[in-house]
Amino acid sequence: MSDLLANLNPEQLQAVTLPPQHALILAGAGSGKTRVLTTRIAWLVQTGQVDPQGVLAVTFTNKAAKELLARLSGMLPLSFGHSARGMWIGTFHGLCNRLLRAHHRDAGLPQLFQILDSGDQLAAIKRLLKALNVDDEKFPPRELQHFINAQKEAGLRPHAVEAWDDYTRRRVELFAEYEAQCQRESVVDFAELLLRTYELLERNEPIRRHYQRRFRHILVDEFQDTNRLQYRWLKLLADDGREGGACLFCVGDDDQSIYRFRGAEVGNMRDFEREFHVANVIRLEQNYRSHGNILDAANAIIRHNTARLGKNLWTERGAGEPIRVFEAYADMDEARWIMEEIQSLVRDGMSRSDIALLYRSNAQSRVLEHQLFSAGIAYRVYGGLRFFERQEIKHALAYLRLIANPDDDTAFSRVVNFPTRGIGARSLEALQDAARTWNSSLYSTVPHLSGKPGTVLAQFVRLVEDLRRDTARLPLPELVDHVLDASGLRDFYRSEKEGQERLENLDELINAAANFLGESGADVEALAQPHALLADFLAHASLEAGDHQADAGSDAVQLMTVHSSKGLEFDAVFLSGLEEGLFPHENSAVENEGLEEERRLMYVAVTRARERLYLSFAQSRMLHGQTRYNLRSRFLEEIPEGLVKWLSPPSPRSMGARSGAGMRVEPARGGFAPRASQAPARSQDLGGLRVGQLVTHAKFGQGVIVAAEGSGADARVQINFGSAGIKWLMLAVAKLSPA
DNA sequence: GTGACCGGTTTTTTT
DNA sequence: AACCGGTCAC
Repeated sequence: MSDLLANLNPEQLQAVTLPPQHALILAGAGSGKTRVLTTRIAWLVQTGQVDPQGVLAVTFTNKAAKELLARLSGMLPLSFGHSARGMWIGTFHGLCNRLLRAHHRDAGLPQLFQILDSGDQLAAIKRLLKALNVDDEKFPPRELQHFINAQKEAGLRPHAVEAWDDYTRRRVELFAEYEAQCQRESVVDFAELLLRTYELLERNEPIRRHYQRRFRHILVDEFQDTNRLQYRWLKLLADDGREGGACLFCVGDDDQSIYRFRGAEVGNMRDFEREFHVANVIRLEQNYRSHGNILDAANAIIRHNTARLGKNLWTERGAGEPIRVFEAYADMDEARWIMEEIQSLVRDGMSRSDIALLYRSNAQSRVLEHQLFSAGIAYRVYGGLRFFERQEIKHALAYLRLIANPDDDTAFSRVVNFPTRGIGARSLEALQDAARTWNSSLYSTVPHLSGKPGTVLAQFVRLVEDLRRDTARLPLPELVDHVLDASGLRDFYRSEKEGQERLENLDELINAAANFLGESGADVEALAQPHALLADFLAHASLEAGDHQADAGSDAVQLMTVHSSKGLEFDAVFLSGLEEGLFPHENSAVENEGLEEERRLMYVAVTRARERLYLSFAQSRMLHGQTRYNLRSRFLEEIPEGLVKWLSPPSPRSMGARSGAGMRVEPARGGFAPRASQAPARSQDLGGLRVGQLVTHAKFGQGVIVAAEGSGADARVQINFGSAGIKWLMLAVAKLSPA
């Protein structure tokens, strides 16, 4: 016990040992949030305040859930008499899946319902629109998908949606059709997992009471990322003063809320505090990660946001190195500079994997990769396709899904003609029409068809039936193996010229099945029912798409977006592309509170660094095939100059450098640079000025030359003055000086 | 059924 | 620039 609480700082200790009441922990970046969460659980269990089965811990990602469980298992060794066994630890979606499997009847679902990931959902919607003959120009599938998910996240079924115009009325009809289709096919999308569970708990009093009594303590990680429905879900299980229920222990950081665009509702923090009369709000502000200069910069930046719950990070470590800022002439120069700095850090003994290269958008990684690659520096890019999202894996899973549930039309459509077996569009159209008249799934409609479509489709049905029969007694990995062969997938990729990697991935799927089997702790009884286990495996595949990229272990520089860096930390962090329009992103200007979210993103980026932080931007940048001239990011101006060390750009052509002297410049705020309306002229006489250069105008302040035309006395330049607008000025008239 | 071509798009991402 | 999705010709 004393071990458990040793070395906690006073705020952490207070949070960990709070009495059983609702609590909100405002945990700043690097303040030991996970430690508080795990120690709180361990403390509650070890002091006998709660049985392990009375604990429910909710996270957003599988990774976080795994980490929580791993650290908890270390704190609650079996020998102590208590263990993490019996606790429910998982993601919102994983827990909902568990609840819906357990109460599938009450939730109106078959036991072996399957889960659609976003891609499956989109495919299902496209299929629906086609079947209903809906013009997908008027109702773009993606937009409809977004609409449906938004309604579900607001807790609304079609009948409850208020539609004031024809367009929305039609979308609501399609929403209803989509629901009918999902129900018919026994599939459930991500939002549905949450909404179904919510409705189950809300409507079924015995079940709700059961879980309210069972869970005494609910702990929520990354609470600032919860959406409306997740918050309401928590409210149903928690003690709101009427039905008993659990204590909520919510840990989060409003300053790190960066997922508004996918439904996260920071307001949940305030609502929680108010609706649950939270008396215990604890701020964890001591940071154990970064040096002082880095924290001071982060604090200074985030202070520009309004409507914060308020927090200020501090550290006992020293100020450390200044923050290095570099202005490059072009994106390539920026990338080269970063590459050279990395080389120098590595020479000084830093390992590559302790260095991160962050950017606002994925498109920026290309230039950076190019430089690293040509310099022979090992790097690893996060993002991109994940294991269970790969085409070949999706195909294999579709066969497996058909074994578990032949009515899954999404799976059916995906592989009915893959590998090709002469089932063309005509046959499928005939099948779809028939399925509509018989109101049954594609699979079960096949026997009703005659003629050529009937024959070829019957063969496919026979294939699936053979698969089901032949795998009925096989252990899961062998089942998968058999399906890969019998479906023809292996043969297909063997004959593909670039199929080697795909074949390896298919083999990896067998491994994944074996691992799943091992981790599931399936007993003899479960092993005797491979197809039930298969359904579990499929749910696992949908809920956990796998790591972004394997290849870990190697000592490589880490490249990723600022978003994906959340939760990680590195000795050295390079943040590139600090330009208006890029970061803050131009789209954020028109979004409600978009700029504040961008600033939180900046805050997240800065607080990733332990020792060294490098910020850089370029005067010109290739984007979408065109050169853009951007002003430097306002976020740079928000960092106190005393924390910063400006580095001279290598190019003598660059005149924008303010080396050494700190940042005494007029901040050019607001507005974004447009695309250059004209390519930079090579031999124009612009009186020593050039496109891309930063200049100062007596009245408009600082701006970037975006374009030029004419020469000599007729020369005109277009300048982006940020908030003062974009103007064409006669060089002979306007008094411009290099900034 | 496949490959060539055109046109529109292009922030961030988990489940 | 690069990628996706759709269409068209073979």
